[in-house]
Amino acid sequence: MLKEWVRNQLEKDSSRLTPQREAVVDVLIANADDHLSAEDIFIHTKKLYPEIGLATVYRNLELLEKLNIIHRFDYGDGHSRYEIRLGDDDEHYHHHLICQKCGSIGEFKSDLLDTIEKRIAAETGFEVTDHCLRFFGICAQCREKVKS
Amino acid sequence: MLKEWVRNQLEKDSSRLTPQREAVVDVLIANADDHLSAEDIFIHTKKLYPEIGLATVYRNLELLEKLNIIHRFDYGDGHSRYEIRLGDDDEHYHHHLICQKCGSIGEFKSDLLDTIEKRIAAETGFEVTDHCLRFFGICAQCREKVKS
DNA sequence: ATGGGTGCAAAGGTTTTGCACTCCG
DNA sequence: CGGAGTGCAAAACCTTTGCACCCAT
Repeated sequence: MLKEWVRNQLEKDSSRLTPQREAVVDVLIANADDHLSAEDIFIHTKKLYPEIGLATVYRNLELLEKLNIIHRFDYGDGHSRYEIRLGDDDEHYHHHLICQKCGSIGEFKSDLLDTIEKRIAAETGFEVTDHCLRFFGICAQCREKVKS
Repeated sequence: MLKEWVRNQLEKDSSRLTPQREAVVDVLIANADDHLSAEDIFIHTKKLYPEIGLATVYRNLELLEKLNIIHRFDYGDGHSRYEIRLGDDDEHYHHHLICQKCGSIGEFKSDLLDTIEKRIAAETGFEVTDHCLRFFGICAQCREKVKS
């Protein structure tokens, strides 16, 4: 189970799964598809653990990121967003579709980048360990609205 | 010539190529391959025009971005970076190789993404207008150093 | 005189840090 | 006890805004 895995990862680092930490993890699991910001996570977590402070949320997100439990990314809109890592390998192949009209974030899976990464290594000597691919455009819903 | 094109773009927007603005553009042209941050640009521009203020640099970068003269991107390291647009279409196909050891930013050209973008449109209805692809890893120089 | 442009200082928003305190092993 | 974890407030950080002033047309 996902939470057991999280607990194990924490224990390996001699960190505990405190109530606050658990609340943050619960929020991340419950919103696994939603790309929450730190503020969003703070607000949600407050429902489960009202006394929690924003700094604690940030410190826990930092720790969870360090332990590779969550993934953090930036859209250049001023704040980071966080997503729990589910399948590991899967992670590497899932990209984001960011709608410039409504701001929604969809996903798309593809392993086509493997080809590029091999070419980069062969042609430039740069060893790729990770990537970040985001597509910008108009989502299906917004395109529908424009038509009507 | 590049600067004439810039001047034209500005005039179309009824904006002037002021000395400050020109200094910023000169810096961007001289460092076309360097992915400078706003602060970097400010420091460089000060050499050409010592009285310039940081706010002016930001305002000009904002304007230049609006007019599609420069491209702005975020590496999630806390600050934006800027790059002058040279070949337009070329732009779409050039990606960044970010070294996690030394922080250097290389480039790699590839149009392989066209295939993915067509599949996205076909499979999800999301219309892609732009993308951002960054690779993280270890650059050739740093790999060389580790060996020795 | 009118609108664009500027410098400075102040404000803005997100994230980090310092510090005293608590809790569990 | 000792290290990990916490809440609060203050600080840090990059970026934007307000405002008075300047310059060219």
